[in-house]
Amino acid sequence: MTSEEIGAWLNTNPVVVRRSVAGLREAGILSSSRGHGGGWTLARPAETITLADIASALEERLIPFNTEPDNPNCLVERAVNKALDGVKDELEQLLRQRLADVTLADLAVQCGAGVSAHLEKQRGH
Amino acid sequence: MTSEEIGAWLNTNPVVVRRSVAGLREAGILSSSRGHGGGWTLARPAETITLADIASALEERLIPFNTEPDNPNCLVERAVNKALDGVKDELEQLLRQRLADVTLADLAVQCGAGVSAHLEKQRGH
DNA sequence: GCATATCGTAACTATTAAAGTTACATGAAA
DNA sequence: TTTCATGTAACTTTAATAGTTACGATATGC
Repeated sequence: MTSEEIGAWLNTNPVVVRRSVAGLREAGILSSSRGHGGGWTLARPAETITLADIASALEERLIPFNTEPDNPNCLVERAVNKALDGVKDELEQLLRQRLADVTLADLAVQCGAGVSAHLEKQRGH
Repeated sequence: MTSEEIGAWLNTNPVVVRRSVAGLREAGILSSSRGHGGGWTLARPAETITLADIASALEERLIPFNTEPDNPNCLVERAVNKALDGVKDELEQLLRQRLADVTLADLAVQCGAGVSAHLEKQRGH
């Protein structure tokens, strides 16, 4: 699909789409090609792409804790961070495991026949 | 402490402080009093106030998932939400357990002698 | 080669949520 | 009755994000 098509699909702008998925290209999840007939495709099979891969590529902060202190001199902040530091790691590890269990192919199955057909068409090409 | 003092402590505005902690008052964690000599105090002993209590009172979204779909017709969104619905619950439960283990008294100990002294003074009063 | 189509990206504007501010009413204490 | 504090509404400022415009680079088809 082109950025234009994706943008129409998501009710947003082609440039916003390109910006948003730039990280996925850099991570080798999507590949893009310019010029006539260009656009976006999966860079590897949907079975090999997990939500964990995508989250890593987009550098989303999965758990809303910042362990790095705003004010290193603040005793309260330091106490809270110390108390929660291990918790953050524990949560991130659990979440990453769960995200790693879901592939794009799984989601495509969930989406039903329509998307499956689209994937088959792409693979054939 | 007064909102003014807390604001100075946090480098912010007294009104912002009042707005921020309004939920803690409504939840019975802090109590405020007006007029001369007024200000904010703990509404109950620091040993009985956990970070989970505070998180609940402030209605912070602890896990950054919204299970409610932006567009209920979107097959992709529905598939992702279905795949992640249980994970959100799992993470929230784990986090809440961990937060429930940390009391303000624990943090005060961490903060060292200075804050401990302050608490003792308040309790005596 | 040239027209067309597409991404990449810089630069700008628009939108929105949060923080900050001002003002004033309410209430409590000296 | 004066002073000091919260409670809250209304407004302004700030910062992050989204959206837009413009244009260069590049690939395809004629």
